[in-house]
Formats: sequence, structure tokens, C-alpha cells
Amino acid sequence: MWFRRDLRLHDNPALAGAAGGDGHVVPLFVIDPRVWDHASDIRRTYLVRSLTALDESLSGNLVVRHGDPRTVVAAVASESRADSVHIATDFGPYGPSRDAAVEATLGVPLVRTGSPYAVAPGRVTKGDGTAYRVYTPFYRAWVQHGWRSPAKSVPTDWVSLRSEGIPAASCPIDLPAAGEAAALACWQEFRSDGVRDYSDRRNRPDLAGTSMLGHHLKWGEIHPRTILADLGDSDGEEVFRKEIAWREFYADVCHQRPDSIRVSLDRRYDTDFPWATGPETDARFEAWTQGLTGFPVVDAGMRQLRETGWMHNRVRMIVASFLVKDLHIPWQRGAAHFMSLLRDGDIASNAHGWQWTAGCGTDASPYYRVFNPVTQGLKFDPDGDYVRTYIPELRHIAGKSVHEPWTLLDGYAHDYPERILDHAAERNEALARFSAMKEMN
DNA sequence: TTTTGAGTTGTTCGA
DNA sequence: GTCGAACAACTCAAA
Repeated sequence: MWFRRDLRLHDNPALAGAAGGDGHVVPLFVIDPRVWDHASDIRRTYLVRSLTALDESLSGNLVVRHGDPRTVVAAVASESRADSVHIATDFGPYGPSRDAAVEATLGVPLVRTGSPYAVAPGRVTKGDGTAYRVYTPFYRAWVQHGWRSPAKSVPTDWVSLRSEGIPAASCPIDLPAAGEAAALACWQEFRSDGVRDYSDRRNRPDLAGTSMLGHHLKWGEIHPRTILADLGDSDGEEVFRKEIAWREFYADVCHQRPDSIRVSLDRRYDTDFPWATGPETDARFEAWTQGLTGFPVVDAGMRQLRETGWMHNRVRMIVASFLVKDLHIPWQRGAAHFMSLLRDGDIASNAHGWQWTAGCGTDASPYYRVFNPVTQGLKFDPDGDYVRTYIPELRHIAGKSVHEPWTLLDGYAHDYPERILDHAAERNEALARFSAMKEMN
């Protein structure tokens, strides 16, 4: 069993397939330097902890090898005299070609069972067999298609083999608990407590209203099918099911259009849109990454990302709108920054969330939808608690006025920056640049 | 083939 | 303060 992004023992069809013969399984994880060397400290540290948890649940039998999977997997298969190698299908942008290359060097069958999705990308299509490009009809068809019940566990004897050990990694951030047990506990807690009020509370960054399952789903510590099997039909559960479906929709879009993780689906945004460039823009981008724009909710979000490796979804939209529509910087630059820091960063969801904000993706946000950082802050962080949590310079300001510190007396916060731009002016500028792109025809 | 209705997440302005 | 309209036109999905 070659584990990749399915670091769990329950509801794991590929593992059940591996154990299906005589129950003897060699559990393998490959540290691929081409991936490992480019991952952030946060992601490496989280992975190390998840692998440690997996190894414990395997009674210390996880075989970790370092190197190119094309040689490593074949070597382990040969050493252990395996008669097949089992994986879950990887639908990421790089996985399929790597797996095909491994398959070519492997002397035994590479068996693909299951995927990280309830419905594998490419399975839900329109009547004419082509992929959906609009979410709502996709969602209806996805529900209609349905998914299997959670897979049964199969008795397994773990076969010991030389392991090079889980590598070391650390980061200065306090990460949440990793591993399958933590993932299931996280889901059970959310299911019993949070999902009921999810439709209202999910938009509030000052409350713990979201599931916090993103990083668990990313590494397959829990399968979405496990979650869906538990979900009923209350408002909160329905909205949460739709969030699971968004993850699957964007995976499906990326399966059809792998280049869309870096190329705008509406190509005019890459070729005709007059994006801002130059040293001034670079300085503003830097201010954005550091949480020093002078707009409290934007800065709180960017600092939450930097300090915790996570940002609330509502705030992701606010800071993304700020980058694309107030700073006129291409979405790809923001997407890359997010991926470098997010502990739950999913390549498909990230790229298409950004494309939605920029207005160039599937179901794109209308061009005139420009988030007002003050209005959004007042609406979704009504007491200002979120801002004060991440911006110590503003902690002495009580209540919602923390969203507009410039309305207070002079010297309200001498160590918090002035606004780096005039939002109303940049909103008009964004609309003008959109018109300019259209004129290019 | 043609037609029709619909499309995650907003803001501003004027009555 | 509240509320509806305007903000483009287009593409998509399905009948």
C-alpha cells in the first residue's frame, strides 16, 4: 500500500484492496524530494505529524523511503516480493503522470482504487458527456450520482521492512493535531455541535463557526464520504454538504482543465487586462502579505495566515478582492502566496477560489462585485473581536470602531499604518480597467 | 436547433 | 434608515 494523500486506515478502499489477498500489507510512504524540497515549513511539519500518527496506528511498521517514486516504489515492491501495489487515484495536476511513470518501472500491477473524493473527477457530466462549468447544476448532478457507503475495514497484518524514518521538520506556528484520530474527533465535534448553526456562523471570522476539517481532508486523514454518510438534511448540514461539493467541483474542473491552476479560464484576464506592475505595486504587494495595508480586516486576515497557517474563508475573499480589485494585481500572485502559507492549501480549491474573486473563473464573480473592506468587516466581525485578536496595535480600541480607526482622534494608533490607498478610488479604477480589457475586444 | 431561465459569497445610489 | 434598482453581457444547462 503506497500511501500518499490518504493517511488513514478507516474507509480506505485502496488499503482494503491491498489487504484483500492474504491480509499481508507493506505500508509505504515516499518522501519525494521534488515535492518535499518545495513545501513550506508548515506543510512539512504537518505532514511529519500526520505520518507519525499513521506510523503509530500501524504499530511502528510504516516504511518511509526517500527518493524518486519511480525507483523507490519498484525497489520496495521487489524487496517485499509484493504481487501488487495499491494506491488511491491522484487527480492532482502532477499525480497522474508520476503514477504512470511508476507503473512503467514497476514489475507488478499498480492497482488504483478510490480517490480523495466522494465522486471521482470526470464521473459527473452533463447529458452530452462534457464537464459542468457551473456549480449549481453540478451540485444537483453530483447529489443525484451519489457515492458509496464508507468502506469496511479489512483485517491486516503489517509487514515490517527497513524504513529510513520519518524526516524531521518544525515550524514556529502552533499547528492543530494531525492524524486520523484527530480528524475523526474534529468531525465528531463539529457534527455534534457546529454543523447545526453552520449556515449562519460560517461567515463569522470572530466565531469558531467553520469545520476546521480542511487540513484533514487535504491529507486524507478523513474521507469526504465518511462525512457525507453522517450528514442529514438540516439547513446547516445542507450548506456544509455544498461546501464539500465545492471541493469536488473544483477538483472536477481541474481534472478537465489542469492548466487552470495557473491560467485564467477567461483568457482575456491573462492577455488583455491592464494589471498594475512596477516597484510601487511590489511595495503594495509586500504590505498586503505583511498585513500592513491600513485596512484592519484585511491586515487581520493576512496576519492570521502568517501566524497560524490558516485564514477564515470569508476573510480569504476579502483579502483576495483587495489584492485583485484594489491593488490590481493578478490573482496568480495571491494564489501563490496563499499556497506557500496555508496548512490546508488545496491546489484546485485555491486556484479556483481566486479565479472566482478575480472574475475569470467558473461561475465567476461579476466584474462589479468589489468587496468594501470596511463594510465587510462591520458586517462579519460586528464587534471587532477578530481584528483585535490579530492586530495588537488596535487592541485598545473597543467595539466595532476598530474597523475604522481613522475616524478616531489623531494619534489613535501611531504604530498602525495609514491606509495605503483610497478604496472608493481604486474600486472605480478596477471598473475602468475592466472596461479597458473589454475595449481590447 | 432554438429558446429560456439562471447564475455562492456585493456595493452604491437615489427615492 | 430602508429598499429596490442598476451595475454587462455572456455562457451555461436543459427543455
